[in-house]
Amino acid sequence: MKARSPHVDEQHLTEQLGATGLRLTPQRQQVYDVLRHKRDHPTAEEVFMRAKKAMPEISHATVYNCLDALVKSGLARQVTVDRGATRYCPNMHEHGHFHCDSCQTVFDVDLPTQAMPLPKGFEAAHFDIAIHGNCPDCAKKK
Amino acid sequence: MKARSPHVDEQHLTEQLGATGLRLTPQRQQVYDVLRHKRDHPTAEEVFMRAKKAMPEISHATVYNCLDALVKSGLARQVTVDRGATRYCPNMHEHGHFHCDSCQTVFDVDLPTQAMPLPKGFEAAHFDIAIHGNCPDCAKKK
DNA sequence: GCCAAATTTAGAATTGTTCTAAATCTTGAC
DNA sequence: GTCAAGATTTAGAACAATTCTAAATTTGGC
Repeated sequence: MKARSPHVDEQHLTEQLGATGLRLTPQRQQVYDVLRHKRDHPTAEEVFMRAKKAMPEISHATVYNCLDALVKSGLARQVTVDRGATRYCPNMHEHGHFHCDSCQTVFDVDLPTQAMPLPKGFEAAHFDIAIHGNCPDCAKKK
Repeated sequence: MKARSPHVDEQHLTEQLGATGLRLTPQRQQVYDVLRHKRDHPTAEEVFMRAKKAMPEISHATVYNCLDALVKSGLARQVTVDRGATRYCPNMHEHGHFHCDSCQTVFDVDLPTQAMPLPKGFEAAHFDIAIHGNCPDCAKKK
């Protein structure tokens, strides 16, 4: 079991951002911490509000900038489960998102994206899989 | 080879909408025709502009209303390939969307959604699969 | 320490979508 | 056919999510 310091993987962040020509800044670290801390697929607005608690000066545009920086450098994923605000997720393992239509929760689910057969010539860089339905709890209640 | 009248499947539209408690109106038919006519996954704004050509009086809100009506009654799908405007598609066969990062085109691709293994208890109603990468043409050019 | 480049900030602007209230159209009951 | 109830459309306002802008600040290399 690994202990985690409040600022996880500082070096890892620097490397990943650096490889994309970006710097690690306190704001980017803060936004990343927010994503890591509560993995409930928050919207940019939610990230903004959470980051503001630890860093009251942070601005709206910066949160978007930081999220984009994290996504570009492979530290977070941008998830769209439905119309409305985009959500973010620090789980870089290939996975899909199950969206419960009843309680609105978003769950990470493993999926065999390796096995996805594409027509000849298509080169897939990234899968974005959203599944809608009922989660076990809500399915039971019906 | 089936000949198609300009207004396809009028009866089918009436039935599908009717089953959801909705009526077939000229506007809904027009919006559906737009979707059927050019299957390039237009945004609501694009649908609006195309529908306006045949029906200059049609309003913005009506296009959204019609698109929602079509989606609710299973005549069209709402597709999100990335941040930005939602796109629409009249192909109701289970399929995924391949988004070319280079030329921005969206392709329909068949995918074995039947075979998607979900954790126990989850009940999937609908899959929304967006794949990002390069299409055959753009892949060749690199 | 100084400079150039990157980043952050507040707020305005833009874009995409939904809401509102009034007018119009349908449908079914008579 | 006529009428009332309900659904739909319309224009435009309102709202929400995101991007842009220009000035100030920070950072890293020399």
